[in-house]
Amino acid sequence: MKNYSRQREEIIKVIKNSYDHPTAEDIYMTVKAKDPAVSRSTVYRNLNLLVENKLINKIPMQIGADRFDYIRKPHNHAICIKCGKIFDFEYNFEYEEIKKIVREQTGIEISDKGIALDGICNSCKING
Amino acid sequence: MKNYSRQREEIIKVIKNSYDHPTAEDIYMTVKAKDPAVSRSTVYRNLNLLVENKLINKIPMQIGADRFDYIRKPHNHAICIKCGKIFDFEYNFEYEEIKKIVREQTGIEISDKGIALDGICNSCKING
DNA sequence: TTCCATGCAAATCGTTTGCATAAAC
DNA sequence: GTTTATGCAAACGATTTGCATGGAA
Repeated sequence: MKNYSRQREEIIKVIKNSYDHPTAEDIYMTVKAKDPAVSRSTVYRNLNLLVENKLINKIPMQIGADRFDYIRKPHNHAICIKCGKIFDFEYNFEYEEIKKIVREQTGIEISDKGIALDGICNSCKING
Repeated sequence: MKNYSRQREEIIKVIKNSYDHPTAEDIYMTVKAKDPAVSRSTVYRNLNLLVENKLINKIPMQIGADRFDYIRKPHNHAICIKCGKIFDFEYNFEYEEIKKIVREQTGIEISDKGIALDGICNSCKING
């Protein structure tokens, strides 16, 4: 992120104002509404840049495109594997203990941005 | 999974004998070694079928292709977001409590197959 | 003999890349 | 003026699909 760009500014603003874990395409569409000349590759390139710079998180999905989440305070996600809907939830995991255990057992240094769990949401349970 | 097929049998056997979270392509290659006529689509179709029937888990990845894991006893994963390596680890999460809280807050019924955390592995930390 | 699974190739989806142009510094 | 970011279109990797054929019940 060496040079400023109008497009990146707008992309950041859009994610910052999104609380629904949008896909790259969602973000592209919203940015495009304001700046019709913007290109998909600019959006993708900037999303990667913002992930690298830890301004946003990328949420890998079992279904459909990856989602993005502006980094505010750490929180957890519950993801429906049928429809891909993502819900935030609050729970106090024993972070320091978990980090230590994972480090000792695997050598992985886990990020402290929250934990993602998956399952089936209510409407998918009802509608089959 | 209505009808038996020789190919599916072999695919299941391959995953059952894999402890390294293979991709669909990995599985395809291993099956192909035994049955050179097998096709990629058969592998993909059967992997989806096996996921639906809860014989295997699909592990969504931030990087590269999805991974698959034969369902044995529940265990947790620590995933490196740089290189995609997956490690198993042991930790006693408060499953029943977490399930209840997630259900109450989000309506999602989480699966009890284990929890996946991501971070950076040792060699990626060292090699930049 | 009916239905389901396969193999093949083409299609699709999500994302990345090469290249020429435009904007930032 | 040099570097970095953009827009476009083409390329790419992973996965799905349509269709004709072969195998299971």
